[in-house]
Amino acid sequence: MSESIPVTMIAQLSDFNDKTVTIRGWVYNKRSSGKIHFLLVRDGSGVAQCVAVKNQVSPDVFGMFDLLTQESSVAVTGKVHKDDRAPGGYELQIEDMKTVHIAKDYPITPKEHGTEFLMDHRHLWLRSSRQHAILTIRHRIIKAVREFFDNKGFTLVDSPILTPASVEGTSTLFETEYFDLGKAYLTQSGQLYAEAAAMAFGKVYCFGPTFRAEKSKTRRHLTEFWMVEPEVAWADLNDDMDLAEEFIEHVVQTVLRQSAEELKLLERDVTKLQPVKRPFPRLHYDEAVEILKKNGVEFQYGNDLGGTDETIISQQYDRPVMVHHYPAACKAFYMKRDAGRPDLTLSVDVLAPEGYGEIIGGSQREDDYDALVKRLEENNLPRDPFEWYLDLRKYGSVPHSGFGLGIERTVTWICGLDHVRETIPFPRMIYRNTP
RNA sequence: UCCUCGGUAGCUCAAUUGGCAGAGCAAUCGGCUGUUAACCGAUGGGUUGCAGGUUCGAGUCCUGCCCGAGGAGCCA
Repeated sequence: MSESIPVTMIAQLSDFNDKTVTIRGWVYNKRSSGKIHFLLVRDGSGVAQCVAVKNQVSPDVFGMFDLLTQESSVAVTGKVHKDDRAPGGYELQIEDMKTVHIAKDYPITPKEHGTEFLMDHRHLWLRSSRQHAILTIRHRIIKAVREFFDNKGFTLVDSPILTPASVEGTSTLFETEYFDLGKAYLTQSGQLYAEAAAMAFGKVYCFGPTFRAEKSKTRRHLTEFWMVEPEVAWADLNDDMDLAEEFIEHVVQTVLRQSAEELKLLERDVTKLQPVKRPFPRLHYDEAVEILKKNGVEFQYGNDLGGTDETIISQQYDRPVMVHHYPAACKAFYMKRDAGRPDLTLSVDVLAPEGYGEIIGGSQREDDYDALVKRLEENNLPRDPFEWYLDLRKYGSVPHSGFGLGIERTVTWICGLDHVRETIPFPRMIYRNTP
């Protein structure tokens, strides 16, 4: 490879038509008709077909083809040639080739595999086109999330991962020893800290991993997942819902614009995403219960909505639906009660369409000191670890609201997947913490 | 934690009423000048999840255990 030959990523090949370039990557697949070899090389930016015709390249280079195995690493030099028969539209006519490493018996073949096998080889599975597309969309979603809040004057104030106590008092937490200070727990939400930050900055968000030690075993659960949690001072429940719908619209429409290629590879029906625009329907809990009853569900008023209940409600609409004013009995202690209906909270869940379920949970927070003390007692929560949280209601308490959006569930919905496990590079689930 | 289903070659699966464990892909070797999960021919490849039991004979039936998948509850 002469120094004058440019090294390029496969995605940029079209800029080099009829020019000689070098690409570096991994063997995705190869085919041969004896005197003409086809080598598919991927480099993370795309896949390029490289062609070698006998008698047009040196015997050394032509013979190298036989040694190449799936996922061997190579540097290929050749002339870029526009050809509709090539995947991607451009192919490389091989002039020179260097093998960097020969892979032996790569386990993931271009044929079918089962979930367990693929999960055991997650570190290699990431190389396949489908996983590449999903994780690319995840990246775009996260970028759109940050962009949305950054452009609206929010400040990123991240919350601690090691915490002294439960945020909601209900979930089971991962526990660890913390030097001489006793037990510490992996956070299940950054919200309480975000509330403190909102009193300092006005509008904040935190974005990080959260942990749930519950033994949930469904396609919607991970034990470690990422959550973005905005918190806004002076915002009431309606402001919170306004923010949530604008936020989701921005994320979905941005991904539609930027990731058309990946969505196509995933065979996602984008006509299901295109209608995701404001305003979203808003349903009072009472109305949601009416819908369930009309659909023949024997629903006990006062209960939380179950997975199938959410599906029935979300299927009534072509965009996410916001269900608000859930009963206090099924919601967290920090949520403010409705003044006229103290059995209900100023809460909202956003349900994704097509039965993808809850992607956002939010609320207006209890801002009255005495009411919050009472809530802690009602929930049998220790007061000591929450003393700082109560301080926020002692020194200039204001109405404030926020919500949390689960990144993996959002990726699952936007990509149209049937399981969250493919939406995070290395999923952590009840029966898996490897690789 | 509970309910349901599953575990056979490296991978995906088949095996009739309990009767010689098989196929495709992958691997190896050979053929093919435009392939698209290329194709054609040949070869090698097995502790049927583990431990017991019934039987002349168990992948198949029985008991226990292990592992996995889906769902419920709970949640994002």
